[in-house]
Amino acid sequence: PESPLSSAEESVNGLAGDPLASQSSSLKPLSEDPSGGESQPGTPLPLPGHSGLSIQEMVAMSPELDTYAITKKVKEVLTDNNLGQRLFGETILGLTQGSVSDLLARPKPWHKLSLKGREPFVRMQLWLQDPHSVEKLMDMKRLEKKAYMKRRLSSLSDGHSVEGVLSGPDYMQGSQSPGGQQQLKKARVVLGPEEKEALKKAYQQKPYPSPKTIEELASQLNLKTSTVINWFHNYRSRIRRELFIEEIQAAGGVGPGSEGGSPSLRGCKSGEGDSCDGTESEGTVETRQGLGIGLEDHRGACKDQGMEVESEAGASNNSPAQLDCTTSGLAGPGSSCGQSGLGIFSLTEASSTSSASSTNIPSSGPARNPRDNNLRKKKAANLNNIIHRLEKAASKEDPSEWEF
DNA sequence: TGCAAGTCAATACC
DNA sequence: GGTATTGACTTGCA
Repeated sequence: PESPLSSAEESVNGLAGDPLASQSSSLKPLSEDPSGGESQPGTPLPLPGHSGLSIQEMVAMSPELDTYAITKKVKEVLTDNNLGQRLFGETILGLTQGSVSDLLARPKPWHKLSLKGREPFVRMQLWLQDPHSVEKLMDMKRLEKKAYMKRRLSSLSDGHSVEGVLSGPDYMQGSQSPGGQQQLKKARVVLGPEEKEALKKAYQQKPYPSPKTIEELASQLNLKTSTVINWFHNYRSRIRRELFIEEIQAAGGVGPGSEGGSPSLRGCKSGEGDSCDGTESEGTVETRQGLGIGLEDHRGACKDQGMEVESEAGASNNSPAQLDCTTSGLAGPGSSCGQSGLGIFSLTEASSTSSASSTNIPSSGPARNPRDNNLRKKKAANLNNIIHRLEKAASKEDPSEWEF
């Protein structure tokens, strides 16, 4: 393989055979073969001598990438060329359609990603750099279609149904697996609006419920405890992700927000989206007011982090929660929060000197009493101090020069 | 053991 | 038919 699309070529081979089998083969990492990943001449991705490196090594060595710019460009290319997320995901990224959709719609800032999480972005970047990437993917599409038609034809001639020929494994309840065995798969739980509402309310009161609370919730809602546990895990995770996007918007940087609103906000603003908390959180207003963070009407989403910060704010200037938020502004060009020069707390100063109504302080409104105001000012000053120091550190390229 | 991160895959939605 | 959503699962970490 000599280009980032090498995996796509491998998958073409897979698709030419059994599409169900190719699913797994195409999901293998892109350039596992150490001989793969030959660098394109003049590649903009500064991966010195990455030829011969595994994708993991390339990711580890990769400089910071602008995940928003990358996903934006990928979306453009896919749309312009009428290429689907499934094809792109399975052949280029080794991910399923749903994951691709998620990645493209809500890319995390580079510095918030783990090595594994960075991998798809490196693959996307390499793919974008390949001048023949689209061409190759189009070829793949044609081959896939051809293979599908071939199978369809042979299935019809055999008198068999063509169901599932291309759409992947179908192990739904009662369906036949490719091996001919009857496989019973658990039906997917679909939570009703009332159940979701109840869970959200529970989350607002306690984002980290005790096992006892989980038990109670489960029995009250007639759900399995594992479902409730999973729901809390997923909700926290997704709220956190929404927060990243909010941070970008707050920083006014590149990203979904600069294009007329992040997808996440649809959920927030509508009050319906499950990927974001659409309900007011009276129980945690204090927390957010105390923070005075310049995060727009994030309501429950802020609470998650807000609670952490609330518990840490008075303890240490370098509390993990504070650093976690603040370092969002350190990523440099193209990243989420640092571009404004003020980071995500760019409005914090304002909030510390004027009423909340003129700031981005969430829907909780102005502080309720002077004590709240003082507390908020104190915390805002604290945060600004941290921002200042981190920004100073970030301005130095050499990590050894960083001052914390 | 509990959590976060990442992902899958069923299903809702357009 | 393609995309978005989301419950469930896996993995790694503290």
